[in-house]
Amino acid sequence: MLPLLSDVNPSVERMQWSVAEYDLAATLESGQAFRWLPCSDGSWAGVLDGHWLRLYPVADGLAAERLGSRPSWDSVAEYLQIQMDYPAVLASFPQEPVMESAVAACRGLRLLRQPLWECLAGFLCSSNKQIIQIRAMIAALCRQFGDPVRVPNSLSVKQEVWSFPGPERIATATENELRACKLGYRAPYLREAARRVAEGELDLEGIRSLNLASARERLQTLPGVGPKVADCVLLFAYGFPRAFPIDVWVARALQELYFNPDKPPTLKTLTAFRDQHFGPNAGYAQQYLFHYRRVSYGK
DNA sequence: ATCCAGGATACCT
DNA sequence: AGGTATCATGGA
Repeated sequence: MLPLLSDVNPSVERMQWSVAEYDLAATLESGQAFRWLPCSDGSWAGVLDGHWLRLYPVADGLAAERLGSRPSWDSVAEYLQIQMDYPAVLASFPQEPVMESAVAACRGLRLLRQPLWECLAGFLCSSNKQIIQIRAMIAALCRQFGDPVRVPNSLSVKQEVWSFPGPERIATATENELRACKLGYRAPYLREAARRVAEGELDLEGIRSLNLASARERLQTLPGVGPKVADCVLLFAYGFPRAFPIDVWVARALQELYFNPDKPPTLKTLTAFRDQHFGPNAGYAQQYLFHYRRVSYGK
């Protein structure tokens, strides 16, 4: 039986959402996701659920284009967190000059809700790396182990696109193959983490129902996953609103804005402060501090 | 060349 | 418990 023409050559479908205060560029560039590529027309091209997707900022919100019927528009809206109550999150921040300045500097910055494994693997590779290098590592992993993703025939610049490889695929890669993707000492960590997820030793979906402390504990049983990486996954993929990764930039921001700028506080001090100061949406506040420190007076 | 990067780990006091 | 060397790679 011949396949339907629409399956062989699916057409581009478009959807639009009305949403206020959504800075798509800041959101996709702010170091929470590593796979979005900027296009010359201001849109962003990427892959969701194994399928090509393009995102546009438009006058009163966001628009998206897909090829055929996937990814589902529901999954796109979930990924972008279009329905979340953004003003309520900002209102929950501490009423203080620091957070007011941070929000003023990057209003419209949002948190995504990413697929679990992709987010975990990405941040497992992120340790002691610059964002630009993390992007390169992830791109190499997808090119080596992902499946080819169909893109519209109409694309002027034919770009090759691959899906993000699942844990089953990463687990069967050799350590040297992973090192060839510039993972360095992270290669055996990622391979072992993939194996444990693929074989069901760690149930990523099951972590959704845990409280924050238990979820941290479970993720940190994986090699290469410590407190910072775990909180990135818990915030950017699971959506735990109080997860609050402290990396070098956030530590710098906390020190300069809340502590003695000349004497670095211990990580324990920063952790205690984080847990009592930023309220029910501390993770969101963290993303503002991170971006604020990087764009306004960082290097 | 030297320092550092969305850190984690093993190994020390 | 709390500091420190080390890890692989490449940007600034």
